[in-house]
Amino acid sequence: MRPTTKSFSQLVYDLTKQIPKGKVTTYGILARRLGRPKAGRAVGRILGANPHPIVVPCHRVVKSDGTLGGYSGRGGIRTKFELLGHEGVEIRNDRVDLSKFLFKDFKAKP
DNA sequence: AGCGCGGCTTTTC
DNA sequence: CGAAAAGCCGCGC
Repeated sequence: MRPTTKSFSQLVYDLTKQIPKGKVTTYGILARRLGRPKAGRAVGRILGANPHPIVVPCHRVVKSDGTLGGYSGRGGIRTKFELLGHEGVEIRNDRVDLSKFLFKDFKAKP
């Protein structure tokens, strides 16, 4: 889809692109950042459909509890692990330390 | 700790 | 164009 206005998905990708290497964020945070605290699932749906796999590092987005969640990219969830680990994010038992790698300093307005 | 329900956007028929 | 299904969640019970 390609609405003329900046749609939800557009903002989701925008925020995701802001995540620096070695940091991660959660679907819930993204949703709240966009004004939809309950749209976590929608965010997942959007990232899953990710039409910009190169521009948008959707692998840097994990669940609110620290688990990676899922990944529809090539290689599946495994790739997500590799990518994060390769970027410096320490993963303990399928989990990310949100207390140290959580990034939420998104720019207020683009 | 595990299960179920709710809330949201995008996509497809 | 309108309606229905789906999806990498979140949170409560």
